[in-house]
Amino acid sequence: MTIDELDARLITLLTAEPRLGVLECSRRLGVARGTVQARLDRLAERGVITGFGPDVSPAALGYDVTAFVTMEIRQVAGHDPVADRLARIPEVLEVHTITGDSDLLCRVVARTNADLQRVIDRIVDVQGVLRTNSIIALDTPVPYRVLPLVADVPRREGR
Amino acid sequence: MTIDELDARLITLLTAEPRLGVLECSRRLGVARGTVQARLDRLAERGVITGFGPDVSPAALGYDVTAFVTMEIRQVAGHDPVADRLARIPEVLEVHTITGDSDLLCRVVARTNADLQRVIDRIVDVQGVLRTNSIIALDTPVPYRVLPLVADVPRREGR
DNA sequence: CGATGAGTGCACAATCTGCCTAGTCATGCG
DNA sequence: CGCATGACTAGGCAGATTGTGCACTCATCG
Repeated sequence: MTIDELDARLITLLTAEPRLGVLECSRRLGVARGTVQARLDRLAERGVITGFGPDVSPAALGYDVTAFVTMEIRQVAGHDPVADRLARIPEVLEVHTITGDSDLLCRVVARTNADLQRVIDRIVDVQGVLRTNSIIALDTPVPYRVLPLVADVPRREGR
Repeated sequence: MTIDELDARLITLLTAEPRLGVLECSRRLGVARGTVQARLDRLAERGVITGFGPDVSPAALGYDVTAFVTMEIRQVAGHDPVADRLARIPEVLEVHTITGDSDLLCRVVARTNADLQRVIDRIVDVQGVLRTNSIIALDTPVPYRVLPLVADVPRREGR
């Protein structure tokens, strides 16, 4: 599944100014309104654009500490029951099963380092979790982004 | 900085149905339109909502492999020059400076495992990078989310 | 008590959206 | 080659929404 250059320009435009309407987009991109509508519909249909949700900053809510916690789990139980329980902890923002020494990697936030301890305690409390290892993110020189990827795809695919 | 229960409901609603307009939100939440507008403006102003960008799925673009790469860097140079160069690699979606044995943690995507090798090679090529260690995310039982946190804040803050 | 901030209801003009039609153009296929 | 198909353009229309302003109420606070 791929996108062309117009798709990339559309996504880039909407990322820069998300509140733009379809009509305004068509003007900026120099194409007909119907085209923009059709493109957006198709991008959503194909799953390239999964939503337009508001991006909430945990830091703005007072969660200034971000950490990555890897953990070993009791393998007999499997990943899912553990992941389900982790999902019930609001501060756990993301969970992955991974290769390597550990079994799961999750991204957590907390209000302070002391608060992080509380969150980790909750994680350790989860049944099936044997051991955890925490890495604190001190700074984020490159925040999550997808734009460069989007801009790159049409190029790689031969326009 | 905190949010109240109405803010939380608003964010939850918009996350569930991002294409809703202000008017529709006010109807669903049972408040006046002006209130919704004022809340949104304030949330954006305070940085709680940083944007409404389209959420693009790398997987839908063919980037099915996600990995976390930790790396040691030549400390004398500092983090920033390295982060800047990493930022030029489209497949690098996120970079953090971290505590622990390594200095940087980044999230990368690739089309295949073989393609991941190419991406890692590009990372290793970055000046200042001494050693890397890759962990592949096999599955993501809990995809990135903030909603539980948003719903939790008003509760913790005594409504 | 008066000031202030927040929310409500209402109104108006300007705009945009959803939907539809018709015509053009390039591609692919029998 | 001729035709069907998909994508894009250019308009059009009715209805809904947005941005903005205004007057009024209510609760909090010094």
